[in-house]
Amino acid sequence: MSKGQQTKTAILDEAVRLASRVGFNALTIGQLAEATEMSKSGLFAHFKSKEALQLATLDRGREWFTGVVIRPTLASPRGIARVRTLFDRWLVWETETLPGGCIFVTGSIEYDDQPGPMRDALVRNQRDWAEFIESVASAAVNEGDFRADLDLQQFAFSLQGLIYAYHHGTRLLRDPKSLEHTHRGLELLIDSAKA
Amino acid sequence: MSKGQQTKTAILDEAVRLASRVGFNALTIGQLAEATEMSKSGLFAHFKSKEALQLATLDRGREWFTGVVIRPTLASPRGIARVRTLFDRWLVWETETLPGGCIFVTGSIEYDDQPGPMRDALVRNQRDWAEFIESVASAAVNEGDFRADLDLQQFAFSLQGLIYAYHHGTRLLRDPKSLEHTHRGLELLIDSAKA
DNA sequence: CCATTTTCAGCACGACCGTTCTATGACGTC
DNA sequence: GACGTCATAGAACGGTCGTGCTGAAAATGG
Repeated sequence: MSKGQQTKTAILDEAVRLASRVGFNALTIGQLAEATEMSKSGLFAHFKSKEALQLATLDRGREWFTGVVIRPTLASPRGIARVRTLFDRWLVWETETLPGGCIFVTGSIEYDDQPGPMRDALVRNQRDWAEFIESVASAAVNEGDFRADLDLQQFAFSLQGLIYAYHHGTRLLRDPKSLEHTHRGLELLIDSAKA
Repeated sequence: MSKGQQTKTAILDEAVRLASRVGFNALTIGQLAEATEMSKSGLFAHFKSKEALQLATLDRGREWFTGVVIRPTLASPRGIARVRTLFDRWLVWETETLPGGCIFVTGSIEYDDQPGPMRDALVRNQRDWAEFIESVASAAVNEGDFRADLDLQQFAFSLQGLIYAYHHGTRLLRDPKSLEHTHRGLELLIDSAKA
């Protein structure tokens, strides 16, 4: 990897951390330059615009997410076990990987009413994520763990709700019972999907 | 009501609408002045700081919320009916009242990692909201509609998840099935709480 | 109807924003 | 070892941010 790519990746890693705390718009080039101990113009040269930086940050976040959540999930045995792994890995992603929690939660709310490339990228991301959840649930159906007439989209929708509720409970309210509530919510969801 | 209070309220009404679309930080004094056809300094004189403006906007939003959600809910007969009314009124609040959806959803994510008066106010707000949900569920327990050993906090947590999932589904993904998924999610939640 | 307070616009400020231009040093290639 | 590409810094730009100061117009109350 060339020197340029190396520093660019280092910048983006820091950008992902920063964005998780303050969001993508408050992710300022000046602050990011300070955090990476670079000059504003030196950093800026790697991206030709702020929007490109934001998009690259989102993409770098996606790479992290793949490593922390997607791959471990796929390495888990199909069926209910994999559903549980998916959720457990997401909890790791939310609580241990980034200082400010899931950047997709943050970004989704930030751009849900603001048209543009960032919104488009987030929509693609979240659609992929929903489809991934559905595919994991679908495998559980094929394994006979979940009932055959399970509405996969409904399942993904409810699981996404749990994700948001956990973010809300831990990040904003700092409610120590959030984890317990989330797990009970997942069990209720799984029970309702069982064969 | 004095002239000052009158324009102040008009400013805040516009601020609530603006904040629902772009958030509380992107709620700029310049843009708000333009939207209300006032000068920046003239508008600013009503609030002594931007933070005071943000807090006042949040409070004005709370007033709207009380009128759209809280009061109609309390006017509904105790029990499951009131639980359904609570949710239906929230859907009205989310989809019809403001152009960018619930400002508490937006604000909660925006400030969940940023200490200060805004965060404190949002936490208070959301705790009150959670307690309100619990009180409505508690009434349903007393009416005999919900089982006596229902975990009220767990119920409020799950319902809050549905709220976020609906916001996510309609605002970001623009998924036309969101409403249906939300209703099915509510029914599942209600069924699991029944006596 | 006048005196006083309130309401608001105009202007200016320093800070920071994203962005551009220019210069300089490091690097890979022959 | 010279050369050209690449990586970065420095300075400066126009713009917008939040925030004060000043004065005029408007509302208020006796």
